[in-house]
Amino acid sequence: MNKQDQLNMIKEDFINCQKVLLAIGDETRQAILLVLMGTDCQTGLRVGEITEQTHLSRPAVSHHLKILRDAGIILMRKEGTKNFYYINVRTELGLLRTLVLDIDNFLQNFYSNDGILEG
Amino acid sequence: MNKQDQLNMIKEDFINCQKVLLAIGDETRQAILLVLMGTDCQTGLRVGEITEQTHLSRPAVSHHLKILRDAGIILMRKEGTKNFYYINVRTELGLLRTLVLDIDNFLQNFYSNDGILEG
DNA sequence: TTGAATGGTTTAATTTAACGAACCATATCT
DNA sequence: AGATATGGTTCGTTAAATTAAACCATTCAA
Repeated sequence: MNKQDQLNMIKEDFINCQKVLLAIGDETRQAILLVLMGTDCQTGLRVGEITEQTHLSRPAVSHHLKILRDAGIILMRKEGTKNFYYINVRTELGLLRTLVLDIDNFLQNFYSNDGILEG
Repeated sequence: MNKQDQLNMIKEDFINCQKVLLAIGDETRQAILLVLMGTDCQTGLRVGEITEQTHLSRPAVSHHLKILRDAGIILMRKEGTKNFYYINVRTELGLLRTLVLDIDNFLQNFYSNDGILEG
């Protein structure tokens, strides 16, 4: 694969994980993720329970949960009026791994000291 | 390593790559990175040259370059009044890889169907 | 030493994101 | 149906990020 192909791939990677990057770049959402990861198994947590463990209002939590959900990082299960949120085991963070790996590859191929090939 | 230890590790990871996440989460900065990666070898590009390849003003480019530099993703070399910017081969994107790997590990240990251990 | 080139920074305006009060929708229970 | 619990959404406000004009600092050439 030549240089331009790799660059296009990285460009695609950026597009694919755009939502994920914005979602986990926010410290509040990182805190929410850690709260969710701290719960036993996959039963998930209700919005109210998450709110209690943060300094935020319920609407704010709801807002951040939506962003995390749109990014494919968490999932929701309805149960009556209760909504349980939990980490998506098949999380879209894999897209991030792809991005990082592709960049690593690129740098190794075209920026390493022992072999500048030029595309 | 138990569950809480892993959670603390992920918490650290988030702190460590906070700047990186914010830096590459912005589409404009992604475009700048792609421009830098597209240049032949490591001579780097001047601010003026980067400006020409974007829709931005020079101050805006300068602003974004500073953010990318603070995050350890790019480096600068001065040559007279000219400043050359280039990708940091030892880029701090490695911190991102660590984060993703740690989360993957965590999910595999505590959220996989075949073995919920509880910490 | 003047003039031109290069690019950081400051400032002010615009855009975008985050936030909570108030509100609305839905489900459950009596 | 009425009352309660739960949580999405709307709306106006506040906070933060992005942007370009204007400005300042440094280097080099004539």
